[in-house]
Amino acid sequence: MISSKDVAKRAGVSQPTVSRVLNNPESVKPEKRNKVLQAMEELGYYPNLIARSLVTNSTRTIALISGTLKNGFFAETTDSIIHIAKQKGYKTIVYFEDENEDEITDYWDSIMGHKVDGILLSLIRLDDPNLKKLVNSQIPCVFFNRRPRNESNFVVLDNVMAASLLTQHLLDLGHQRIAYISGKTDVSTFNERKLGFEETMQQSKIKQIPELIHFINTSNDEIDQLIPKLIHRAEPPTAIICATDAMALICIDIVMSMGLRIPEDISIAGIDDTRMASHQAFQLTTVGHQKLAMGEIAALNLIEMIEESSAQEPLRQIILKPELVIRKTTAHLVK
Amino acid sequence: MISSKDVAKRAGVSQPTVSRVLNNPESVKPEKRNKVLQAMEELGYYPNLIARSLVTNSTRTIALISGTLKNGFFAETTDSIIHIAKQKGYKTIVYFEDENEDEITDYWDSIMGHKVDGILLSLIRLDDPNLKKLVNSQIPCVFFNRRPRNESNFVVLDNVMAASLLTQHLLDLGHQRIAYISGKTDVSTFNERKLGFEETMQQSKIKQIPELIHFINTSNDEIDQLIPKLIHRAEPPTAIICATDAMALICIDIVMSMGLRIPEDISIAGIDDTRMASHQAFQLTTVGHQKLAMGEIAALNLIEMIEESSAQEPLRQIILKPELVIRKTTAHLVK
DNA sequence: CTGAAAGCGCTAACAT
DNA sequence: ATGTTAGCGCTTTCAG
Repeated sequence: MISSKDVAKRAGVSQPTVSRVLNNPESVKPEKRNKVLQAMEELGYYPNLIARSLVTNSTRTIALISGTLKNGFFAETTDSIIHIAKQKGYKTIVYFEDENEDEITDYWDSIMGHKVDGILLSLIRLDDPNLKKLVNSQIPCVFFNRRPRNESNFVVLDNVMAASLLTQHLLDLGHQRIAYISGKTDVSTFNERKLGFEETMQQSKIKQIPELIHFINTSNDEIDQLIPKLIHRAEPPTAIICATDAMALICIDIVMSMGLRIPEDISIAGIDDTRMASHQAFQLTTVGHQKLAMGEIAALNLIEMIEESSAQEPLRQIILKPELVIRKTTAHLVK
Repeated sequence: MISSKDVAKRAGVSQPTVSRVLNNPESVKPEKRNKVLQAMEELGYYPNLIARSLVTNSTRTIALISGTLKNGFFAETTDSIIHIAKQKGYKTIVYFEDENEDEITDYWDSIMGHKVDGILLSLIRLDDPNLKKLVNSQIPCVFFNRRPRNESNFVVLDNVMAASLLTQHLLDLGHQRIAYISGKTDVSTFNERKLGFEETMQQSKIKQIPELIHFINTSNDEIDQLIPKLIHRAEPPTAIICATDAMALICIDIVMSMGLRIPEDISIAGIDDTRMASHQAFQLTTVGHQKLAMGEIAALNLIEMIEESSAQEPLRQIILKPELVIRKTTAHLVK
């Protein structure tokens, strides 16, 4: 491996001078500087960032701990986070949710050991046993989409309102037997969306039907099983609210394969307003927010925190205002 | 920052003993070992992987340089690559294609400087000026999906055959005015798929119509502009072959928004067999391959290479056999 | 403006 | 079995 020592030797200067050419070029006489640059070129030298990190105590690296890419929402946030990070001069190490084990425990040694400059974290539960370690670590951290119960920096949608808007929309369309399908409520997102749904249903004085309300794994399998059961009920739901667009797309897949038409036979809606929701093949009614993407906002805030080295200072808590996007998968109840 | 020195002091041992407890626990007497482990626990110690890398010359990190996540194909490969890597004990640093600048130049310093153990690379052109540097670097490298013209390790689809199968399928359905929409042919994938299309058309003795054949940017904008032009021709195509599923989905979006029915008014097909292709809302006819996903194969091979430290040895060149998946977006030409 | 010397936190060789 | 010493490649004093 070619080191700054090799470059120094070839250029006939001392090793620290090579370092200076890299970090503070003006501080070295043009003549020598050019010699050094030439030597670098000739040897194909790349400064060892590992070694640099060891002394500067900064890795220019952030860790992203995200939900699965199978969910379009996380594909979009991951995309924008990595782009923003790169633009600001940071590398991104990515960790994804594991089907089996949705704890961050597994990644912890890697993240802590790698001395990342900051952490962007979606994979957290409301009362997460790992949170304490995270706080102790003193590493700047921003949650996005999901957040823990305790104080923290986060960027989330106003999920209560999001679910509420959607529920009200369906009620306005005359639906009463509304199914609600969601992930487990030990994460903030699903917990809050559930609250929004329940509140709005209660206000409308329409009785909720417990058999139509399910909190399950968000992967295909469980949804695959659930939907047919709902549809085959004596009194099937006339509308299904899915707590995420990703679930809604799976839901649509199954409903269509059962030969039902959307929205003529059944209305379906999601939350997140992912890219795919606006596709003509879906035209999914959903709730999202305009402005910058959530990942972008989270990344920008994290990087600000890193560069001001204000890990704690004023808490950054950003709640994005949701907006109902009515498309073609929801319609008036005819009957 | 808590270092092994601190742990050593607290446990009343020398610093290297702490290191031994980490790397070779059996070599240290149980009594001392437990003292050390306890001290680690109490102090909340995490070994500094950066420092370790500097001396072991191994980062347990691979770099993934991928096409954009907006393309479902790359979302799927990224997902499986990161999972496989994690499973094998490797972290993944991710770099994505930049809209503006599709060269890896930008990432180069970061990748080379970070001394990754291996590189998984899709973002390469047939004659890529960066290739030489890559080879010089001696870092194990596997290309997937795309490959350079020169000798290298790669995992790709037999793209000529893939396009050929699809073209033949449409010819068999009676189509003659077939449009072909693809990315630029300076990347192997698009170049080979083009060859497959052309060969098959020539064999059938049906004349290709140059105005229906386009090599453009794969992002929405250019496709958005192109499709209406094609549709509004005096003699519009009766079928459109898109060189990727991602392009096909965009294409379908536009065609549907123009009020055409698929496949009654126009047949559309893609290549890659991405997850979304099988969704009931699309039922896209496409070409893919069964067995393990491409990303998985590439990652497994790369890691093997790393662990055998056989950067060059026998070249690993894996060409996956394509399989035509006929769904519902292609149909017999009526009229 | 530049060289010499020290040290980041760890592992590896060498003693004991 | 364990402590001592050296050194990975870099940045950072400190002299001069």
